[in-house]
Amino acid sequence: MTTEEKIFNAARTIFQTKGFAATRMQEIADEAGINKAMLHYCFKNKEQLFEAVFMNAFGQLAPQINLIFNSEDSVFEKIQKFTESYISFVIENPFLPQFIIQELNSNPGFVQKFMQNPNKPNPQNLLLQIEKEIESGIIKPINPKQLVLDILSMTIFAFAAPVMVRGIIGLSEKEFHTLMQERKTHSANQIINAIKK
Amino acid sequence: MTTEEKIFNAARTIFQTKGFAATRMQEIADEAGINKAMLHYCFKNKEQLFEAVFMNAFGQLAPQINLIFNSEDSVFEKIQKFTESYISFVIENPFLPQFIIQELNSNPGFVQKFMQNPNKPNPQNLLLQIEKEIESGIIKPINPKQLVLDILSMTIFAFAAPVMVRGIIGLSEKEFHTLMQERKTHSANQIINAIKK
DNA sequence: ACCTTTGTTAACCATTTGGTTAAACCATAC
DNA sequence: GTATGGTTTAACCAAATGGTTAACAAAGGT
Repeated sequence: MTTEEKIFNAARTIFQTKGFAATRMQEIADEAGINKAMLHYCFKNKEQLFEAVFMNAFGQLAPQINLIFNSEDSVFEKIQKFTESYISFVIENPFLPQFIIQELNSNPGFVQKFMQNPNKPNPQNLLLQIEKEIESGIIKPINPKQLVLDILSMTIFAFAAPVMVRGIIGLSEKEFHTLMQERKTHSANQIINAIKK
Repeated sequence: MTTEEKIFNAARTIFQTKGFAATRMQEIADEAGINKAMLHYCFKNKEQLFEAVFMNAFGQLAPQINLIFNSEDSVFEKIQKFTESYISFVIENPFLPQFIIQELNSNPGFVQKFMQNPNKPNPQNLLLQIEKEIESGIIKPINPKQLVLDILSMTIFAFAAPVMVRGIIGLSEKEFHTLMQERKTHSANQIINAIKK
């Protein structure tokens, strides 16, 4: 592993758990097992190091979302595939959703970069497809944007607010994990049951 | 307005938009229009000032959740009342959910205080009630904890990740607001449609 | 009037923090 | 071997930051 990779991995660990503002460059250096000056030798400054981490995280999540949104499947199949693959992925990368959401909420500068990113999840096709399936009587008449928001909510929320969810429902780490495994199919079933005629 | 109130309001504004780590005491003093020393005259330090703001925010949200969770209504009625009153409330206080979630995620110290708070949302009664209504054939057989998580997800997510939601679906501030108004009834309808026999 | 308590401020302080510098290290090419 | 280039470090620096101090003003009680 190159020094740059060591730094990047250390930065990802710290940034994702603490956020940009609470992260100290010294802490990243310690985690990477190198001198603080090396950080600035490999990455210009804190902002740029953070941006590398953020864009990498974002780049992992976004493409697989679009892949499903823009496939040839029916809406029902898309919902099933999305919940299945998204939840599977974030179980392996549990800090990603809260990291992206938190920094997007608190760092207006990143919003622009997010909006301009060509990989940004784009539900345009899905929205049109939902309208069509409503017209052809497959789906109950609802606001397509609400449905897209339902899909995002049902899959992402538990990973955006894990501490709150575990605290309210009363779950150990293991129980939470089990609930998330079950959630891959549960959330798709719920959404489809709600909209199918 | 007393000086303490001025400080508290200023602190709430800054903390809720920037989070604990990114907030500067000087900024709070400026916003309150007073000297920085006054902060420490009225509140011991940054942590205690933050805790006052956090607990106040939490204390506004939690009781109304429990009120509904523990009423005499049926599960369907509870779902309708919860989405209606929760979304109405957070439309007026849009920073509350992301603030509480973010700090709960990143500040392990607050998790304990959250867990011990007597007002903590407690879905125990609701979970038992869901089981009963499943047995009596009103609700389809599902994991009651999944249903509670569904309710929380459908109502809270959009307010926990507003920037992301607006960015992905492509909504102006006004359109987002309209979607949230509609969501009071939409999310309840979706959940109930999914579980009713 | 005089003293005590409370509220408020400017100036100050110690520490932390992101970032820099100049020297040392070390592999490779000559 | 030693010159050369990138790599790594200890020491350092200026600015920012949370917090303190001592003086001052306002209000209240006697």
